Amino acid sequence: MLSKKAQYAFHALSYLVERAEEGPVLISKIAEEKGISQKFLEAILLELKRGGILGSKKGKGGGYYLIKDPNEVPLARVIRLIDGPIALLPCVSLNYYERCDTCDEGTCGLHNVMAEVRDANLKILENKTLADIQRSGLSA
Amino acid sequence: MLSKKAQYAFHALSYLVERAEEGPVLISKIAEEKGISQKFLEAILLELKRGGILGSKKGKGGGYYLIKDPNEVPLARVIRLIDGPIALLPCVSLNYYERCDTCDEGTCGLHNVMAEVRDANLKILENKTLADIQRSGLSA
DNA sequence: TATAAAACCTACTAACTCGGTAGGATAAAA
DNA sequence: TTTTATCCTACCGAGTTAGTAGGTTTTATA
Repeated sequence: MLSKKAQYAFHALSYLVERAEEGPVLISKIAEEKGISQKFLEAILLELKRGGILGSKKGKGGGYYLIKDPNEVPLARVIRLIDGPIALLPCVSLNYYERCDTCDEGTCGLHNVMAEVRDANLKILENKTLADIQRSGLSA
Repeated sequence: MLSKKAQYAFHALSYLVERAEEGPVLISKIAEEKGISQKFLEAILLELKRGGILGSKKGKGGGYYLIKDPNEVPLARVIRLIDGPIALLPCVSLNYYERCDTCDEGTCGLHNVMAEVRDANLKILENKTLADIQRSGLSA
């Protein structure tokens, strides 16, 4: 399951895609609009900024804004940034790989199935972008 | 990611599929063979028993054994039993569904993508069984 | 240049999960 | 009736999750 943090990240990003034209948006505005604890959201937006997806501006008239074309930000990128690995096992993770000491990856049946699962996931999560979760419209 | 518990469960089940002909297998034997803490494995096997996948026999000559045809136990069943939901969001989970209070499921873009991910996962995890992770051979 | 507005940063918390341990109760076979 | 093995209850340290509190820095503007 995705953490609350990742879920909030998607909600906030979706909101910022909607308001992309309007310049910086206040944390407090997003928090209120999406029903997220403001302080918690603060930390999330900061992570998204450090991850190169958002920009920010301090002081009056400040806030957060997208610095990427929504079509250029796959959902996988957000998930990895906030929650880490997408794969079900470390030994089949592309970005967080760790060798499996209890099995031989070439012949391990579990490894092979989990690699298949990973590929099926990535096929979707690498191709669907912020623009896609936007298009169908996120209400509330 | 799958928990260690679920990973150990798969290793243990794989071992029991291998030794299906030999009658009850000792926890200690599986633990030693697979390099799992015996007491921790004890709890896992008990869960698998309560979940209707394993049977057990107490006393001398006792141990754990499969009570299902390996072909009849999808990997999804083991994951759900040990780790819970397979879906990435509660609002797209088939077995652990929870309504999403922040979005309308019909039009929420995130919901729709995550449902797609769930389907892709289940297509694999509901069709691959204990027999499948066995066939290719799990070494060590 | 003072002031207010906003992001930024550090530290803390309660509750929960994860991986594991300890020790005894129960059941069954010899 | 002793041994063997599962079964059960309780506990533990470390880490994560989902926040909260409060102050620091930067920036626009009056």
